[in-house]
Amino acid sequence: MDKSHRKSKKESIIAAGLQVFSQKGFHDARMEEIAVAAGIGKGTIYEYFSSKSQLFQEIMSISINSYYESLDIKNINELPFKERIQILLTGHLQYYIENKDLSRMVFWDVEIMDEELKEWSNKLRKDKQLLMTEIINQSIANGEIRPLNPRLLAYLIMGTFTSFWAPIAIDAEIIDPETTAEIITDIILNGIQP
Amino acid sequence: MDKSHRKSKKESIIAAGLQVFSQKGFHDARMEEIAVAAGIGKGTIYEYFSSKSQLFQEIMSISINSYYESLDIKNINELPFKERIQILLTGHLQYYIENKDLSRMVFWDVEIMDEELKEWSNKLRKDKQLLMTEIINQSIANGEIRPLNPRLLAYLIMGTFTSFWAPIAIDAEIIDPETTAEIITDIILNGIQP
Amino acid sequence: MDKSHRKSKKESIIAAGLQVFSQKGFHDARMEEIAVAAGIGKGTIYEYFSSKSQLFQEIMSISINSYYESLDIKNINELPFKERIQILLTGHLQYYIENKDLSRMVFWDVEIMDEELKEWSNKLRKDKQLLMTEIINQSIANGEIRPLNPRLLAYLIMGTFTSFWAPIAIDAEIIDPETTAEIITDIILNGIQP
Amino acid sequence: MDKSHRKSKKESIIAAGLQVFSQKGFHDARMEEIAVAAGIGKGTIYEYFSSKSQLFQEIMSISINSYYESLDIKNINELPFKERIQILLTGHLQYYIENKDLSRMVFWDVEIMDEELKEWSNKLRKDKQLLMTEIINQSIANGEIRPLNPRLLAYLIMGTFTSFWAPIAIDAEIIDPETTAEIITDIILNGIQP
DNA sequence: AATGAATGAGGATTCATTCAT
DNA sequence: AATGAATGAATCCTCATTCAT
Repeated sequence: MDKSHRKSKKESIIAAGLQVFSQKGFHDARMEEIAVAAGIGKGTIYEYFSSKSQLFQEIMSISINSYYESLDIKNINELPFKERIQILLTGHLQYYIENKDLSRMVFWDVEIMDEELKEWSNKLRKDKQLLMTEIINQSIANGEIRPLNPRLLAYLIMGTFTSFWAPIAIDAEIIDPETTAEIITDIILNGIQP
Repeated sequence: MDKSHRKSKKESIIAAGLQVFSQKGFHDARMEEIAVAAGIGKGTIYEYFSSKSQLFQEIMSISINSYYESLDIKNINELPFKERIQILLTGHLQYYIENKDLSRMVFWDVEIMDEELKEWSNKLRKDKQLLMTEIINQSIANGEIRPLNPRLLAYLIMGTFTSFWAPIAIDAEIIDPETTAEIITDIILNGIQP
Repeated sequence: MDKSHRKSKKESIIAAGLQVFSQKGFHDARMEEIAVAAGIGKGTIYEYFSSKSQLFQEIMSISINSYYESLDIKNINELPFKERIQILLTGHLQYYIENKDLSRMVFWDVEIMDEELKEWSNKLRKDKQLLMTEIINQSIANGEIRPLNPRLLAYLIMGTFTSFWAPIAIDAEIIDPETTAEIITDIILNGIQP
Repeated sequence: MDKSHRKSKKESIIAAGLQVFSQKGFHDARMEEIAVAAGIGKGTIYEYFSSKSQLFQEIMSISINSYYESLDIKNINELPFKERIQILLTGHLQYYIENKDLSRMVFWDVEIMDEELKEWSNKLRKDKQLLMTEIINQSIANGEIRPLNPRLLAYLIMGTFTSFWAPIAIDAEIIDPETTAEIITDIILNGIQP
């Protein structure tokens, strides 16, 4: 029997956990429910994960990595600032659309249990922040954008990114990532003055 | 027994709940702990609130109202767009600074229990969104700002507002609300092109 | 309502625990069963004891103390050796008869959980051993008994004490403590030679 | 596959069980741990033993038999009483010294699971008791020892035997079986009067 | 009105045992 | 015969809620 054709048991637990955790949140998710969703017995989860906490942590880790991978920012550095923002935002919106439930956990679940996971999550946020700040600094140096507080601009850009989650994931608003990214980038670049 | 006594008891429960909920989150907060923090017996909470959920909901409601009141947006409508944004953002940042723990609950806790509360919270968000959209529409009509998708601009502005929470509440960054709001408003108005 | 007339709740839990633990042993005893035996709810036990382990430990402690108190060895020091042994053995046998289930826990349950409790139980055993050794040393000094290894004599005497548990508690042998103690003491004093 | 291979596998399970059971006691011993100690798979134990209980029982049976065999009481009947007691006690002490962990199980673990095993263990105890009583009766008949309650003397002797377990197995006291047996026998024979 | 002792539903986790390979 | 992945019954413990005082 070809195992590769069937989801490995660990993978199906992760998939089930992803679904249940992102729908119910960490506390209201029941291990039993995850097991049922994975089509396995309760005890089997503990063959692959030592605890509910650890399962959640691993799922978070995978999810966040999947987000970064989805951005696919290989040679983004060579592009002009405008393109960069546009590409990043497009990817971000795409990710929201494709991972409605998941993205809640990834971008909004602050009430995480483990101190360790909390720190890790904060570090990730700061890293993202730093990356954006760097991009901005480069572009200021390039003369692409006018001199301004890079940290504050980074907040503006990343806050804008984040703000799309609720309309997409909760209100099920239909958004075209490409067009939306274009418009937002235009506003950021040119402002809103007539 | 006069009413002021009774009122103060309910208020002290709310104050205690505010403190405990915002520090530990809904799930990790214990009714006992809230009672102790309020200096009353466990059972007494149930004289004033029918359940943990309802207590949380009421506290959320109060907190969000306190936020709106803190913005003090009475005659904001008569001001030019720039001032409006600046005032709103200043107030918002001020609120973060003065209510670090609380603001997490108010702006970030999505993992709320009751379906009812969830809907209410979503409605609030949409109202805010709508309010901002309206302001934008007015200002476009006024000619204060150029014609652009008001919904997307609203996302940009409100996302920017929200993005300051983590640095202030988690990273304890020191931010001057006034100056910060000025810079951000300038970017929104004029863009970042050289 | 006069509380003193009713067993305090804690006492009834201890009594119930005593019964269940001594019948089933620590591992096979169920908290629920103890609660039922105490005529209370499961959760109530945890109002008085932090865990199953701690409940067991406290019961052991009480039981062993009750044994020592039952011996009532106040002014035993002034009696001749023969009387002392006889009185101690009589008391010991009496205790077995009156506390069949309990005595198993007190004298035989080696498979105890907590390292702490184990150490405490071992210390008690050694103390008993020491006490007996001292009595023997005194009596040798008195010339009441001939010079011999006091440690080994202590083992003999205390082993003899212990050996009555199984016949009394398990086989339900009927034994008259007074007469039995007399006979045993006679053997110890005079030996078995014709 | 020859039988010697199979036999060695069963033996290695027994050896592993012996080790784990005597170190941790029945309840805290894990089948997995026994399997690992035996160098085999968990499931394999069930090829040779129907359950944890049955494995324990078989190990107990073997252990107790090994104890009796270790006493090597072939033609002990022809010896005088003094020698018999001395030889039995020497062997007993020797067994304690050589089987510190095991002897706990064999002589002290009352908290056994199966009713069946409990009965078997009790029967063994009574048999030992009876054997000793018989020896005593013979010796009284012989005129080797004076007439006295044989049952009580048996308790004294066997209790003395048992009392050495704790000092040897727990306190790691160093004891010379031969000398110790001699002294104890002397006390039993001649008493402790000056 | 206020209390806190009592409750028991609910849930994470363990581990002996099974069974497909 | 040997295995170990899978299972789910069993159990401790928590904590929101109740209610007698």
